[in-house]
Amino acid sequence: MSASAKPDNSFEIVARAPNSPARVGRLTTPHGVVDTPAFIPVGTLGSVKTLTTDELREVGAQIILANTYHLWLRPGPEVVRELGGLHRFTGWDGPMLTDSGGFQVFSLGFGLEHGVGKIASVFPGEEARPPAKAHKKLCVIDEDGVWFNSHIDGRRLRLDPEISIAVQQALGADIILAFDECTSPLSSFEYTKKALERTHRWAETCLRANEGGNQWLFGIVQGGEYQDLRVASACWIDQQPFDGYAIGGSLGRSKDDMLRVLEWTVPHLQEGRPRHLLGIGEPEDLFGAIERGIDLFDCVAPTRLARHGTVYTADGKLHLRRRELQRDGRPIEDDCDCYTCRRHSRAYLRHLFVSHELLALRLASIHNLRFILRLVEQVRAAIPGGELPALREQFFSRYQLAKRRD
RNA sequence: GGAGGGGUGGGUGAGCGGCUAAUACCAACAGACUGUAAAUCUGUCGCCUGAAACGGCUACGCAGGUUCGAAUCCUGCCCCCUCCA
Repeated sequence: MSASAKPDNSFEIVARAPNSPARVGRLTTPHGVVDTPAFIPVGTLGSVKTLTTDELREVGAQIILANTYHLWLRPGPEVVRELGGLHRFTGWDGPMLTDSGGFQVFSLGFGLEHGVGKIASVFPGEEARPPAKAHKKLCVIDEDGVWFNSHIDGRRLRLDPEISIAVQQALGADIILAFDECTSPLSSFEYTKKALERTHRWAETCLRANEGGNQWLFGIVQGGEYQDLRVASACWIDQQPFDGYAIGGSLGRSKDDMLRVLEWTVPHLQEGRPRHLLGIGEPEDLFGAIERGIDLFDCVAPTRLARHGTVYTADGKLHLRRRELQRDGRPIEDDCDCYTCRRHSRAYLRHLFVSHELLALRLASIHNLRFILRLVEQVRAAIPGGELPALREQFFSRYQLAKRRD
């Protein structure tokens, strides 16, 4: 389907929803097949925190994501290459994707400086709240790339499109991403436009750098929460010989904004290439995105929330440290098939969290990943028959969202 | 028996005349987290009223005293620790 001359990779659409742009696909890589829509657990440093590869399999992970910036700093791309690439090095022999380091341009730059995330919790008419925790940024962007001050030892390091691709080639994931600038939700139109133009130039450099390579390279649509920019970016990226798309950057100030960004973007992307929504999402984010044609997601939320003591349930999030769970002998969810729910009570998990036992982090991570991966499995099954809206209704009838401020 | 040190809010432990309802850490409680600088971060944390408080009350072993003012200085008492006999 793709114009790419990379015969070990392919993406085919297996079924389409009769009532939305949602589709079921099959992404084939040298390390196996990914049925889409798919959620990709994040293993930044080559490890989905706390979990073994067997546990990842058991929980239903098909593919995992690792990070170029972090692995570049440590242990270094040459070490990974010498040890046989990421698959051999990490022991995960399934499909893998690496992020380019573009997110660190944001998270270690503007994000660090202003204490904001990809989706700012700032509502129209409000100024950015004084950040709870602001730091000096660790990177500076110029037209050709980014200077980082290593967060590990302070060394000054240069990352640019060529280096990012070279590092990703050494790491050897099945799918790699173009090096982009992830902009902030607090950035102005002018800045976002300038960053977008730069990201497009970088995209061309990435394509050139990856010519002849056998890894799939995805281009990244940017443009923040500005319709003109998103449309322009989608159209431009679409014209390039990328193997797939990722939608990145600021997705606005609310979940509705995020869906709007998808509506501006996805219609301009070719049907036959996979579409990855970067950094999303939580359970409630999946439906809207899939119904707008998204195939792939990755997000740290399930694993990070788990380590911080919050787990997903059909009724919403549950904070495991709460005192009211002290004598709660039920599993997190009665009908969850994960290891944690089969073996342990909420009371035990609360005890482990309160006691700072490391097992808590692992058990909660297993549950959260199983929860979201199972949800995506259900969504995938519901698409061909047009049952996705019903499934969505059923999900939201129970799932309590955190209190909104607006 | 002799010499010295010390008793502070649930715990450890600062403070050593007013800026102290009292630093910090822990515990406790609540909240946040979306391409992971994250087993992290934020808030509350004597009692009462209250949306909140620069509002009231009670507080630094006990009892007195000095002072405009004391957790902080003095006296007595109780208790704990260390060293020497």
